[in-house]
Amino acid sequence: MHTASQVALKPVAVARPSGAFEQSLAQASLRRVEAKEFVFAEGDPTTHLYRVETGAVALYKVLADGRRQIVGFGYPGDLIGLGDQGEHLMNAQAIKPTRLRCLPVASLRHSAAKDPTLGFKLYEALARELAATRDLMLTTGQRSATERVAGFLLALSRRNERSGRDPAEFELPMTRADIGDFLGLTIETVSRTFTKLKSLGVIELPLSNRVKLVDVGELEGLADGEKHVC
Amino acid sequence: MHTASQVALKPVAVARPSGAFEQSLAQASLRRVEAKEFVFAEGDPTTHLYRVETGAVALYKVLADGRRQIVGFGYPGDLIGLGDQGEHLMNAQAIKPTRLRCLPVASLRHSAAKDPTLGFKLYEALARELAATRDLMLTTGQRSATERVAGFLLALSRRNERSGRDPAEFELPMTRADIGDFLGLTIETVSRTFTKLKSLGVIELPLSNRVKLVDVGELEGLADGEKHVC
DNA sequence: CGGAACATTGACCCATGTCAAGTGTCGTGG
DNA sequence: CCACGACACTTGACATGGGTCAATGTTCCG
Repeated sequence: MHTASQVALKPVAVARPSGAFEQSLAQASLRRVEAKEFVFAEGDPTTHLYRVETGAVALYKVLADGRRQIVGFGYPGDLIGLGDQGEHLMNAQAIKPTRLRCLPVASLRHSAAKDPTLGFKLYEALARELAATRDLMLTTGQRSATERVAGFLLALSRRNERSGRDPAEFELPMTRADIGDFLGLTIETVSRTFTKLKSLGVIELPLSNRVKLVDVGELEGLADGEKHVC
Repeated sequence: MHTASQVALKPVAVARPSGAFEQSLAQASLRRVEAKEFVFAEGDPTTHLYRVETGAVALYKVLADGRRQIVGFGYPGDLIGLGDQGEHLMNAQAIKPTRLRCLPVASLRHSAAKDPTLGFKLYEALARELAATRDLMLTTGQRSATERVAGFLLALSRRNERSGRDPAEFELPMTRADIGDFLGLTIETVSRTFTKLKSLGVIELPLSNRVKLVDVGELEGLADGEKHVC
């Protein structure tokens, strides 16, 4: 397995807890946001958590001089805003038209009173986020550009597989800039790396935002830092 | 303030929760580990959480080829192992002789039954870790070597201040290799950066593992990426 | 059709990594 | 008390991956 080599894709995402929580979600109000619209911004009071229904959201922090670190993407099924006590610690911005279920934190507290295991479930959910964030840190701290991009594509592929979509060919909802700010690379390096993977025959890019994984084994080798894959 | 520029030092550390939890800790058994000894390793079943009493612990993950990412240091007062469900997701290795309080997770569950707010406290503790880990990611993903090292020293200084020790001059419990693996730099770059800060008159190094912060304002400027500080 | 936004590509450069000596500093044992 | 070895740290010379700047292509949408 290549578990250690995966690029974390769910730092702020969470498997769906069930029970009282699911019930709250089912009756939660729906919100639509356009691409580039903010779901919330850093410093906003944490009034709601959100579950992505359709679309995709980028979660990021910015440095004073504008450098940006995307800490995760929210895809359908993912919960965002979790762990932000009092006020949000980062920005959540839609990267395509998106629908969200809005869950008031007040009602969450109410649910917690009825369902004593809810607190523990939230803890577990947060533990998964933390694990994913640390994996991403391992990636941005220690890996080469090729390893990062290869791992990123594999993580997307596996996520697609889990949600019953095609793991071999799929759309990239985010721009090269988003990928760069996630992996700690520039737009140009991301683009060049895609080109390199393409010329290695490992992937195809029928459109700039659509990838086809041609040789997954080789891609895994590249993600794991093997210099010469046979 | 320079909050955004701080290098997170408490990714796996936690302010002390009180109540039933504190009580459990007070009667928890004490364990001594020597420098370089493991507290636990990745894959070990999570039997205990630990609170550092004295000494220091490095928490890290390793890639297949040996590259290492330290995700945080545990200092006195910090809780380590939190969030690791079932088995530990990283290694915890003492970097100096260390004493730890050992808290069986079974007894933690027992406490949780008596104190329904405990689950929520653990959630909050984990939320703080997550926030710290994301800050560190922002650092390793986006900052230059000088910014990283300057931010690291400031974070250590502030931690010392909080625990009532001298924020201007203190020991570095970790080696250059540890600092490098934490900040995503090589030993040599860390060493050179220390030398650079020294020759800028911002710090002094009376011993290689003892720092004196001479010009904190300047250091903050460097940590924030200001090219020319006046 | 035209323009905006995104992506690709090339040329160049620099920060940091790599490799290789040195230089302390400490602890141990003679 | 000194000699030695082990380790950690520093420093230098050099290589290089990826950043920067700039030009060009492509896609999409009004």
